[in-house]
This record gives sequence, structure tokens and C-alpha cells, in this order.
Amino acid sequence: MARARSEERRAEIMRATLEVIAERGYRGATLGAVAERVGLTQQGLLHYFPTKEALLVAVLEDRDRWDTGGGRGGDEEGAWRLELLGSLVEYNAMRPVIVQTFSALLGESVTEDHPAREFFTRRYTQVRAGMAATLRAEYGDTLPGGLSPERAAVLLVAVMDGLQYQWLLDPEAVDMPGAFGDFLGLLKGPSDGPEAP
Amino acid sequence: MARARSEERRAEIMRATLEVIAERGYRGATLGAVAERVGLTQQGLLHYFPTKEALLVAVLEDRDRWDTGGGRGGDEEGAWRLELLGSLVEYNAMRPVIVQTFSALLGESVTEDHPAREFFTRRYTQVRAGMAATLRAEYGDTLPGGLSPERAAVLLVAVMDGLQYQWLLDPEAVDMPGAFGDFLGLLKGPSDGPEAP
DNA sequence: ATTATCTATAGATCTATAGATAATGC
DNA sequence: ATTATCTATAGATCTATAGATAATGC
Repeated sequence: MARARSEERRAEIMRATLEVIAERGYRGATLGAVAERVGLTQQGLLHYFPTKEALLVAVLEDRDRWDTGGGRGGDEEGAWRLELLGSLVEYNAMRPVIVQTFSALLGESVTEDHPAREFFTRRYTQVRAGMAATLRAEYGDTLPGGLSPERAAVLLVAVMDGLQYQWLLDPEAVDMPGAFGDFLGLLKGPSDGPEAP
Repeated sequence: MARARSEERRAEIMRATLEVIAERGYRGATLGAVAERVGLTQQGLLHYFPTKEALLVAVLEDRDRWDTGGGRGGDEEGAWRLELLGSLVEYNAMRPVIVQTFSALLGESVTEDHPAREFFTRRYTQVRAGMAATLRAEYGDTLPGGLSPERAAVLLVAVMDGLQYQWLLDPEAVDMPGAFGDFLGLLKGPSDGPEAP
């Protein structure tokens, strides 16, 4: 039971960490702010995670397990069927905090010695590969729009990330799911839309 | 002459600031690090810019004047002809520091009370509008790919930003200009490429 | 006079370590 | 015993202010 309670506490702390990072980034986040949010002192928090960096790593690993589909069917890495990608983006549009957390982290991660840098580098390699596999499974070696799955995958990921920044900065002005749908349309090529006969 | 030398000094400081922000982000950047790079003490630096935030603002404004094309012909806001966009991306691929500076800042800017937030929000509004105008001038109200200039503009900007992150994290793995070219190809539609007759 | 820099320093924070104290589980 | 938290604190930084000192321009 102590073990169970402890795990709950850790989860609570990680949740609070996500929020604080969304608000201030990792460098701007303080252990004190996270601790306060879960009703602990900063030193009390360090009982669960020995250092600030350990806390970040825990959060990232958790996220990894999370979206790499922790078991629920998926042949390869990024087991996102194409149609589902659209819903993922819609879902994200309803969770600004989490999107903001990861957008802030991604931004910071390109700076030197950032503890999330390796995580993101590895992750993007995986995500691109998974995406390419999905696209290949669905369309073969050439998408209707003319690109190879690999070349389309980089763009797919770029569009998702890029849209998030524009949307976070100005949610009123940017229809993130709509824009993403537009992009999927481009990938799928001229096809049998209403206009082209 | 004092005035001139002073301006030089300020420019030097701003250049150093770009570098330090590229390495540590704005929150992680310290006045001391910038000062050291120009051979001043931290207090000496504050003679030129009264606060850390003032320094950031100066850097951003400078950049603004810079890419909003400080005078050299351009009808509307973002006066980038489409063909030139590709070269811009190629050019950026040769200036990792500046790309990293702005990618780090963009990431941080989505966090609360960030001094660059308003700058980026305003800027993206402008850039989207400028891009849309360019596209409309070139293609009319519907691009070959089927999108309106406005809808294509959001994607264009998203792809540029998103590619930068992937490229910064793993330059070997991501051919930024190539991918951007692919995207332009999608926008331009099936058209008269080598394959489609 | 004004400008450019420096030394000294106040005042805030932050992370992390040490060591108590209380509560829980065998 | 082990786990959960707390108080006390060392040790680093950081920004920004105050006030000297030297150099430059009228």
C-alpha cells in the first residue's frame, strides 16, 4: 500500500510538472512551483525524484510509453493509421496544456546540453520511420501526391509541429485540425474530390 | 564619433546575444555570458541595454526590420516571391545559429509571460497574410493543389518551422531544403512534372 | 558634460544536501 | 525498518542598482 500510494504521488508530481513546464518551460520551471502544486515542500518533492533532471526524464519516458501505444495493437513503431492522424490532431486541439508542454520542450531541446535533446532526436527518428511505414502500407512506394513515404513523413511531422506553434500563439486565427486536413488532402493528391472529375 | 562607436557596440552586443540565446534560450541566457563574449562586465553591458528584456526586444526588433525587407522592394508585408522561398530555406540551412536562435525563442514564446510572445504572435499574423498575398498574386484564388492562398499560407509557415526543428535536432537525417521543395511541389499540384505527362 | 566601464553589493532565487521527526508496515 | 515530509542551510547564480573613475567632445 505504501508502494501504491507512492506511485500515485509520483504520478501526481509528474502531472504537475507537465503543467509547470507548459507555463515556464523546463529551464524556467522550479521544483518549488511543482512542489507547491502538489502540496509538498521542494525538499519533500526531492524525495520522489532526486534531481530536477530526473523528474524531466521521468516525464519524458512516461510520455514515450504513452504515445508509442503502450500495447494497444500497432505493428511497427508509430502505429498511427493515416485516418487516425486527423483525429489525433483534433484531440490535441482540445488539450492545449499538453501541446504547450511539448512544444516548449521541443523548442528548448535544440539548445545546448538540454536534457531533452536526445529524447527528441531519437523520438523524431522513430516517428518519421513509423509514419513512413504507415504511409507505405497504405499507398505503396509512391503516394498519390507523388512523394515517397519517407519524404512525405518528414513533411507530415513538420506540419504537425509547425501548426501547433501557430495555434498556441493564436488559437482564434489558426484552425489546426482544418489545416492538417488540408495537408492530408495534398498528400493524397488530386484524387476523387468534388471538383476534379 | 562616440555615437557611432556606441552603435557599433550595441550591434556587437546584439550579435553576441543571438549566439547565447541559440545556446541556452532566452531564459537560460545570462547577461554575464553575453557580456563576456563582447569583453565587458555584466554591469558594463547594462550601460547599453538597461535590462535583459530590453536587450531581447532590441534583438527582435532588429530582426523584424531585417526580414520584413527593410525597404528593398516588396509590395505587401512578406514580400517573398514563391521561387525565392526555396532559396530562403537553403540559405537558412547554412546558418544554423540564427535558425537555432529563433527556433529556441519560438518554443519559449508559447510559455506564459514570455517577452517574445507578442512579437511572434504579431509576426505570424503578418507572415501568413504576406504569404497568402504572394500566393494569390501568383495563382489567383485557388492553387493548383486545390487550396486557397490563406489555407496554403498556414501550411507553408508550419512546414518551414517544423522542418527547422527536425533539422536542428538531426541535420544528417533531414534534408531541409529538399523537404521544403517537396512541399512546394505538393502545393503546385500534379502539374507538368517529369512523370505526369 | 557626457559616455564608457568598472567594483561593490543588495536582494532574489534555485538546486541539492543533512539531519530531524512522524507515520506505516512487518 | 522504511517511507514520507519537514526545517535548516550551504553554495551557486542572476539581475539590477549605486557610485567610482577614466576617457572623450564641446
